[in-house]
Amino acid sequence: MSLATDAADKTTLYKRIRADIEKRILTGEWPPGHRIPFEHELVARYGCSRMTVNKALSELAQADLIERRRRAGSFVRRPQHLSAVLKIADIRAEIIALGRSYGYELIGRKLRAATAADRDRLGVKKAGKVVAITCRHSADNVPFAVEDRLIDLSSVPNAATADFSREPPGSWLLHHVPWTEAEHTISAIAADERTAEALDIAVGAPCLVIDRYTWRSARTITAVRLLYPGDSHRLVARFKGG
Amino acid sequence: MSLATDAADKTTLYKRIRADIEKRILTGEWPPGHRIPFEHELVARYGCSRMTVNKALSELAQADLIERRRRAGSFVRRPQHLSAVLKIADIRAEIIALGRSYGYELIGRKLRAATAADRDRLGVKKAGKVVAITCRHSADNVPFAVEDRLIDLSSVPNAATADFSREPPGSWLLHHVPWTEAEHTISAIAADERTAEALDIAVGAPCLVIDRYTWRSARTITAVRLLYPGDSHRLVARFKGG
DNA sequence: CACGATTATATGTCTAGACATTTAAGTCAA
DNA sequence: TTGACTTAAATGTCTAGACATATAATCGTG
Repeated sequence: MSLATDAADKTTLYKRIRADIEKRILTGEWPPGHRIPFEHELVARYGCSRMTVNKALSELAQADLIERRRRAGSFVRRPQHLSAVLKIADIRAEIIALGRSYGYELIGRKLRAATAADRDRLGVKKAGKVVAITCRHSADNVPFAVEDRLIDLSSVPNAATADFSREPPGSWLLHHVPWTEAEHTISAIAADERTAEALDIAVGAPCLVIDRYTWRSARTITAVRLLYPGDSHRLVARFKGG
Repeated sequence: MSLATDAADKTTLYKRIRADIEKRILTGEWPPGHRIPFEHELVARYGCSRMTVNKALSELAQADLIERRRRAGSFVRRPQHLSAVLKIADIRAEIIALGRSYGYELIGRKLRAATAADRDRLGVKKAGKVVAITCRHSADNVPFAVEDRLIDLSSVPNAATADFSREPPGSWLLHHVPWTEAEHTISAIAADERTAEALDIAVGAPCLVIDRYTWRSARTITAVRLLYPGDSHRLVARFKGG
């Protein structure tokens, strides 16, 4: 009863060890650079085997909260202050999650041999055919975002015959192309005439832009630009660590 | 020699098992929903103990690539399509990393009892004193971003006497307040007169806005708004999974 | 004092078991 | 057919060891 390790916890031991240490780090009790107890000390404190504390410490190391150095010990890491988890949902799912009615409208669809500009945008040397799609998403009948997308048909041949007049291409791809990697670039631009009309905002009004480039094991799949009215849309990112 | 498990790898076994499985998932060979081999099957395939394959699978589960269900097995997860890792560096570090010269200028600093607006912005019920800071960051002598910050002195008393005329508050906080959590909100707005002047852009020009709210174990630390000229700054987020 | 060799130590990985827990699937009766 | 009970299979956690490996600290030597 003398140690802080009594109490019939319902959780498992290694999780409790991990939580104990995480708490001390997050509260600042153990600041960056602080050496946390050696494995054998934790073994003694918690009365368990080394594998158990090792599992706890390994997970903390994986989460970048601590750094482990052979012979020296484990140390609280200096916070990175540079990585945050950004949630970018499928637009349809996002609007529905907000409790608003989702509307979708296909503005244009073209199937063509890739032009030089297309190849440049997709980041490929040579491409066969591509589908170019322009569409608009709305929430409660108010324009929410316009989408301008290019799909590489050599990677996703099915997209040639998909019916994008009913289903938004983002949702379609999500269900037909598993496990991709992507890169997002976020910026702000002034609405040009075409955008202003589609979003029902003034020409020159600020828009939030997300450019997403998606590939799967080195094969380009799609490049998309999403334009949101700047005053109505927000991206939220959360993170831990400095 | 018959299995794909020979070869004197320099890496450890559990990492190889993890990499093998990850590769099959990422290439689509094992699509979402696919049941990956049972632990005892992998034990047989790799000729190791169960703890070793368990470690590999546990890490894949932690990375959300697979889902483990008792009695049923382990399954490739459907990609989330909503979490991306966004890198938001300290501005000074970011500019220096770009190989450009960093410039900093303190525009205003006020120490005051928290007003209602301050409390609202910091998300606290009652607050004693706060420091309000306005400053400008520049790269190669061109305005890069303007910063508008509020620091809760009841959480960071040292900030009252820190010299923010030389060191940017973001960098100062990074070195004086360890292990925080934060939430970022990204949006786009039109530059108002004050912002336009500070950034040397036209009034009404689009700006990328990052609002960051930082706390540490339930204590608010700082709230900051960063305004970047929309045409010059980009945020890049990378992710894996759908 | 400087520098190279040695040693001690903490972590990294692994084993061959064990028991607990969850739950899919099968069994049987109403 | 349905619902309750049983069973078995897979994962979850844990142990008490083992050897490997990197490296901080020490010791010797020039």
